[in-house]
Amino acid sequence: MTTTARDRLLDAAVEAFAEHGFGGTTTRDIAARARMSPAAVYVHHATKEELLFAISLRGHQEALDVLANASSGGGSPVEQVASMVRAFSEWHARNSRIGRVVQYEFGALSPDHRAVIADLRRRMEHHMRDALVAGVDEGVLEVTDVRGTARAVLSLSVDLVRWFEAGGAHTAAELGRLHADLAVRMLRPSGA
Amino acid sequence: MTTTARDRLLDAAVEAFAEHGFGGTTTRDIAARARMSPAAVYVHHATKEELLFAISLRGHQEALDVLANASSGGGSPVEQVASMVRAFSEWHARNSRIGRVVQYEFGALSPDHRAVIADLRRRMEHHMRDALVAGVDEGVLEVTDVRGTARAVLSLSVDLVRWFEAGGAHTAAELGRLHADLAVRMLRPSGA
DNA sequence: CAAGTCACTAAGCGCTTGCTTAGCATGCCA
DNA sequence: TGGCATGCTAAGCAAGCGCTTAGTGACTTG
Repeated sequence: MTTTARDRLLDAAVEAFAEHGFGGTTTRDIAARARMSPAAVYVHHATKEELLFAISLRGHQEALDVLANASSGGGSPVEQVASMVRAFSEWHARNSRIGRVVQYEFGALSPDHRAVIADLRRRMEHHMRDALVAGVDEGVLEVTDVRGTARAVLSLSVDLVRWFEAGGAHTAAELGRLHADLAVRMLRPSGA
Repeated sequence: MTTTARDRLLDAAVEAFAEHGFGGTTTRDIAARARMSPAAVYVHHATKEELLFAISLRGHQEALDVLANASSGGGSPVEQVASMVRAFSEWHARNSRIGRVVQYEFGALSPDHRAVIADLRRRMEHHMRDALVAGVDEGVLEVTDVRGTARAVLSLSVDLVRWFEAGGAHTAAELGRLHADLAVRMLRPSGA
């Protein structure tokens, strides 16, 4: 299998970038974690930045898929938002190292790569905004600032990559349920 | 004034760390931003990591003060939580570069320094938890998972350092009000 | 079975890194 | 006036950096 070595390299880079940041990670560290020589990195990726881009692209696509799948699951806008937040938080908890690279190393990408990723991020935000607007139109959600509120709801999920540890006080599933519940309470009409 | 040069150095380091991360920042870059020679950095700070610690310590202390002042302002637990979130988000927006260094470069600190900062972080979380518990005791807040919910509420403020830009769609004050409102709605008893 | 492809390594090139050293101008106190 | 602390710089050292080069063994193909 050729993919095995390549994947081992990607996994090693995720761990290294999550631990030391892109700038603080050496290609030698990545190679050592993947049990390879420093030159092996360049067999599969032209530069260190391209390695980051490969990780960031896959991470963003996965996260976007999670959001898209959850929003297309049917049900009322309230249920839709709840399942989006639950799935998004669960994904970020289960993939907290990838999530950290995805969320914090955006600025280390080249301008071209940054543009690609920025587009995926915009689509994530729009997914959430669309759900909020649908809820407002049906009268089941109360949101005055759609843009700011969509960001705030997504923040619940995103911020957990900063501190989440497997084996800690919460499981990924627990955080998904908690955040989904909090999000719904945030958005429900106050008079109901 | 002797402090001027030292402060210029600290400001330069905040900008550099926020832009490139601790590992991706060179001491030469910091010196150039402060309009000094590379060696001048070491007149005021023994190592690059001590510079980071000075920034991180001051940032955490300021953020903790903001939270402590807001929570001691009197009023019901609901008002207390609202003013804590408003002040915390406003501070993170107004000081988003410092906030980014404070929140994302924790792992770059030495173990000793990390312990000092970890204590300040614990105290921030406890401030929020105490307010939640007080509200639950009085029956004006409904919180089942105090620890997870306190973190979630603080996440609203913390996560904005990732994307906030002065001159963008929201002012710092607007975000403070928005987040305070969302937090209160998150915590209010559902049957009320 | 020769020729070529593939995944990989040992060695190292040129440059940058964090940090040090030696020295210089300024201001202050005896 | 002399001695010494302070705040800074020019130059540079050893180590480490991203990445390249030349080559090796295992496998695939005509």
